[in-house]
Amino acid sequence: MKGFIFDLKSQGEKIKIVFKNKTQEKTIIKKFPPYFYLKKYDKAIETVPEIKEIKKEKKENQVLYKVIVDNPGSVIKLRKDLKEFEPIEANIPHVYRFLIDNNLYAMRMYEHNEEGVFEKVVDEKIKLKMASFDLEVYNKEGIPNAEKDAILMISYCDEKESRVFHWEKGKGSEKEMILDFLSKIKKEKIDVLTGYNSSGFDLPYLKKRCSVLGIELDLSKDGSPVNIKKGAFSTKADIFGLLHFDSYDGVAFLNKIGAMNIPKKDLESVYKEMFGKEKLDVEPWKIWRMWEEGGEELKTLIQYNKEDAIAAYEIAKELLPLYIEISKIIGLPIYEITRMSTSQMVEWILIREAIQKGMIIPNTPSEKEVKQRMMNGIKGGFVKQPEKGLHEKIAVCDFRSLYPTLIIAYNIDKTTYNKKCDDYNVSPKGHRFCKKPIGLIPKMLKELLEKRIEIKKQMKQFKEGTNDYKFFYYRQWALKIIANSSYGYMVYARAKWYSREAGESVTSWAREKIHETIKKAEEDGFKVLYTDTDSIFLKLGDKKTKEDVFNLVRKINKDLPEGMELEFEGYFPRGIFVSSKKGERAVKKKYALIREDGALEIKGFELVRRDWSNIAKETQRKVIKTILEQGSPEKAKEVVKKVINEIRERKINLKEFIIYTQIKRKVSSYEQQAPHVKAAKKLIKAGYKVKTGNILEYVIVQGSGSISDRAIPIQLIGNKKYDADYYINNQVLPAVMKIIREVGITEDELKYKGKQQGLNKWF
DNA sequence: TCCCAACGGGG
DNA sequence: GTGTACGTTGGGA
Repeated sequence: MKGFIFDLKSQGEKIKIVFKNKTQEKTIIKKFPPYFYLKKYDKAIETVPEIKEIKKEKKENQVLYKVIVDNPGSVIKLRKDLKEFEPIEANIPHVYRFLIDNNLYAMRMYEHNEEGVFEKVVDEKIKLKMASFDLEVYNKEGIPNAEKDAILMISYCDEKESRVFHWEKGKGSEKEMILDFLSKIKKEKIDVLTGYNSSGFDLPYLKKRCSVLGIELDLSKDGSPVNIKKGAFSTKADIFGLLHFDSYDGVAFLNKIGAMNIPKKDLESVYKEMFGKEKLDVEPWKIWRMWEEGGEELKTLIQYNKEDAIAAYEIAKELLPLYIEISKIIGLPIYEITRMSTSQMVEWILIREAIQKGMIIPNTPSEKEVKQRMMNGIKGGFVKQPEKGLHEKIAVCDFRSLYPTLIIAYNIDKTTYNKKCDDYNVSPKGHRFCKKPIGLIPKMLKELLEKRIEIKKQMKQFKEGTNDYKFFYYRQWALKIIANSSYGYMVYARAKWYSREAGESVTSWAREKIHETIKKAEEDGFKVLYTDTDSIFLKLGDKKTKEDVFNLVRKINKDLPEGMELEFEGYFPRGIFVSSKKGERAVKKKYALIREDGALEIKGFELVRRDWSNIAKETQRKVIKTILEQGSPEKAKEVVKKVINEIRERKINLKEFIIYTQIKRKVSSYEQQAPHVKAAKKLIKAGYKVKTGNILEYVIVQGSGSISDRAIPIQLIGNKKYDADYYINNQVLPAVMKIIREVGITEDELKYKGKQQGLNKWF
């Protein structure tokens, strides 16, 4: 049968594999006894009951003792019990070890022949059937409690249909609804189940409700339960043989690697950002009431539930192909990939590479070592203070994959650092790296980048937007993501092949290159506005043209080592830069640019937190847009003045002044009397219940006392008036001053109505 | 400047 | 899992 390894798990001495293709699926069991190594040996070890066999083996000219045991759990036990014999390679999960030792890659195509051997075959597109779901639950008391709060509705969406399972008081029941939903999932034979934050909420909640109601939540391929793992920062849910892919994880991942820039990652914002479409939004604290009220309210809730599943499905559809490609590169199942940082991805590639070379896999550092590494920071890229203010005619150039190309060009790696050799490079930091043999990370990078060039060539044979094009697009993207993570890996505190020397050499060479670039640009008569690590912003003025920039780029590229390249990134008619020096080193990246087609690129200004009022966020956005589109600080001034005036004259809806803050613990246990804490106390005094997790909505009102004293919950607002001065001075002005200070406008100019005359022109 | 608390997604 | 943990920001001291 031809297919791919979709999922696998460890069972004692065996590995259970789900092997499938478009139409068929089978479970394969392989014997693979767990093992690890000891550096030292003593006869007494032979009597340890968990040990089945001990074999001598040579690795890197060292004699090692391979200890084969009865099950994976014994490895954990023995690596502690036998600590004095120096265990190594004793923390590689059993299924990973199975794949790596057998040179098998999950998600790649194999022919599983009659002898039970996996033979490589030509790679093919993998198609998986996916469905999404979303729950709405009863939440009268704030954060819903799965022990008692029922699921009210479950939406389902796949390629062909979307629908909502629901019940009402006196019509159907929660139990029937869940059973209907589960039988739908079974019937459709889906491979991938998705949702939005379904790891953190929907799946754990569904599991709990099933156990409360006495329903078996049977979604896996082998009867094993949905496995919920609660972590300190996130909860993960997995199902054997059915891939659970949380589209929120995907979005968070893309944000982290900089492939997306969505500061607020709730479903509505993400959906709008990705597809440009609005979806219905319902404020969560209204859900229980809408359900109880029935009628039109209930209909709205059902529609919301339905749209959530559709949105989650569409997002997952965009991201899953990327994960499939990453999975093929790393060779581990998608499920594992979705939970990994890019550093961990790099590490698994290196482990494969090292094992093939017969190297010993270094142990992961101790927590003490990790802390030490973290405290000992590495100097990063060079940032030239921006010339603050508004500028016109800006050209931006950047080095293509600067860090990866440096790592290859100078063979920067832990394994090439300070070794004996005749031919080497010395970094500006003074560290020596041998030119040969090629290091682990440089080798990985070379292969990834070469592969990417080849894939991009193939991609260009197809029309953009076609399925063939997309297939290659995702593949080259996956290669790029991993290549770009190589520097991060070197300086990742938990890395097995961590190297401070390698890391600081990469950044020192990078600083050298950007300094050389600045020098050449200035020699050519360009004004350098700003540089950051690998990019340079040039002001063209009246004398320079785009053509001059192209010439400069060509000139610089002639002198760069092989593989390195400066590229023209874009032309921007206008931009605002803010210099915010933090200490001597770090400069926060804050700028806003407008492209020729009117698209805005904003970095570092975003006010996305819910503890800023709408009026502040909205005004800031308007100001940036006005300055960039019209190029006039005066126009921006008008915008702010108008808003301030409207606040003073109370022309703006109270809603715009609400500040949202979540109560994260018991109200009585707060030490600091922050505004939201005081507001919560007022609510309690008035007879309301305030539970952990509730989001408080409050407004700062006129009166005496501290800001906290004047934080009034929206429920108790009555006819109290918002404090115009507070919103002007502590919300709107701080938000907009970040920007317009740089174009020469002072706070006073905005704040006061000014002297008697001449003002009316603003209003 | 340092340190701590809050925040994130979901209802 | 061959387990136990993030990264950033704002405000107050």
